[in-house]
Amino acid sequence: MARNITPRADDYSKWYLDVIRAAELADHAPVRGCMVIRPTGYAIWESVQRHFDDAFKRTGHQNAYFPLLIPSSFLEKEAEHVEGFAPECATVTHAGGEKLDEPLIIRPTSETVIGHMYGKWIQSWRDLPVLINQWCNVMRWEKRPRLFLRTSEFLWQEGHTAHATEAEAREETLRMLEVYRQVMEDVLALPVVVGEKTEGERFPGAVNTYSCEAMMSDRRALQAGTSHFLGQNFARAFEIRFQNKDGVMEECWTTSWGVSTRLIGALIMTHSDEDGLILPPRVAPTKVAVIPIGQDGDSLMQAARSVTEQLNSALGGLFCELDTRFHMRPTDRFFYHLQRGVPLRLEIGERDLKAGTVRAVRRDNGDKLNIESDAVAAKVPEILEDVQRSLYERAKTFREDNTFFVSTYDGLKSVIEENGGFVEAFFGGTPEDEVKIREETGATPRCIPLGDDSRGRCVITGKEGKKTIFAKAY
RNA sequence: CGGGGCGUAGCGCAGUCUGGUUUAGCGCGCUUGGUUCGGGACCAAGAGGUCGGAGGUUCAAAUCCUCUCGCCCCGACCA
Repeated sequence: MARNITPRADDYSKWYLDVIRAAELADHAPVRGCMVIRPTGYAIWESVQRHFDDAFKRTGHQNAYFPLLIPSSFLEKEAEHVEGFAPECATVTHAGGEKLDEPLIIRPTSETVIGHMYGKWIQSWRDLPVLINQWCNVMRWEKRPRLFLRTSEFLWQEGHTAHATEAEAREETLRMLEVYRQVMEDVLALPVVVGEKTEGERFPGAVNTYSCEAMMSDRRALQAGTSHFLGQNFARAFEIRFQNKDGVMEECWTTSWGVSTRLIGALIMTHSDEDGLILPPRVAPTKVAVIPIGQDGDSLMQAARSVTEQLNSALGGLFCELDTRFHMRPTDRFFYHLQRGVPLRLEIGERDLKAGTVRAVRRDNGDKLNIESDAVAAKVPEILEDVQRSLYERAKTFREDNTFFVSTYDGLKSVIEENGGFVEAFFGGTPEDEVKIREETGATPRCIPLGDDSRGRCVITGKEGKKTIFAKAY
């Protein structure tokens, strides 16, 4: 099975995408650039959703829903926004058998409709802040789709908040960036660099854009999530105003932030190996696969069921799957779960029944150990935590080993060309300089890391610049 | 939209240059039977294709010619 999926040494990304298909996570849809997410893949997304959603609720946000179709005039109200998104919008021109008076845009993001509604909802300082999140699909007709990383239609979460003061909105922008960092690192085991985007990479209509940048196992960067401080740009365009305590009208300060199904791509491209996916336990829909081996008999099944129930109770959910497909050979069942990234496999056979143990095999490193049957509920969660930690450490070490500091443009060029990875350099140039770097090296500025205020000689202009990470990106 | 490449069984491909020896093959998968069974099997027998589509050349076309349709990769764009 897997042997048929031959990695192409010169094209890691293609290889991982093949691994995904083998793991039955997703397929290309009949519509250009869209994807069909199969049950196994969707379960991962649901799990990702749950963790983020919990974090949003903890930080005081509520979920709501806004329309899929946006009047095209809405988009035009914010100059930079329309300029940035118009080229990638899909438009509905006909409905009900007639041509529409005004074309409708299939939302590429919802700042405009939500801004429109906020304009109606917000009147007083007492109405603020408004902290709303929406889980939905959006469509961006990109020139070049890629399964999970850049599909035309994708599932995401977009948070939109409105505040009375600039300070509050700025705080919210950074708070959500930090929420993203935490969930990505603690749950998805994706080490990320958080930082601010350079002018050329900023969200259309934003004053500041921040992002979480992850390094994939082919050393390319992946923007895993963004948080934008929108200033009063959208408030101005959509008349989101409130009367302050002194009775004076003011414009709101707004933010927006999002993560998407791209994160599944990030999981795959960070933690996979040649056998397929490896899921960090905290995000894995199935954390443990219990596989009874031998004859489908009462004593065997009783033991297997008992272990499964104990674990589900210990793990606080239906995270343990009992695989009773006796028509498949044990080895085939092992591989089935291994390929799909299940973090831990428990085997129960005649030997184990006699010894009163079960055999546990880790997905991340293949380690095997026997666990006393009555210690399973205590021991397995510990092992899972260890898998979680070591996946994170492995990815982080890999990123550190592939991060280099350079003080000259030639240095930047040669590192990108010869090794790839993250290149730290001082940069203080313009968007035109960013274009030049991209054209000459293939790398783009990923972000200016937060918490690093060092300044130095810009590798392009020679003037003072900020520490900036460059990389080839997806 | 530029530059490459490809459409042959569910998936991956060979065959196309040099038409006929192909009732169109191969690997994986699938079905049935048997032997296996603790890291991804083996033997045997099967099912499955009007070779992307439409014209044309020829005694004969997956193979040559014309026209079409679709897809993939690289680039510009981007979560």
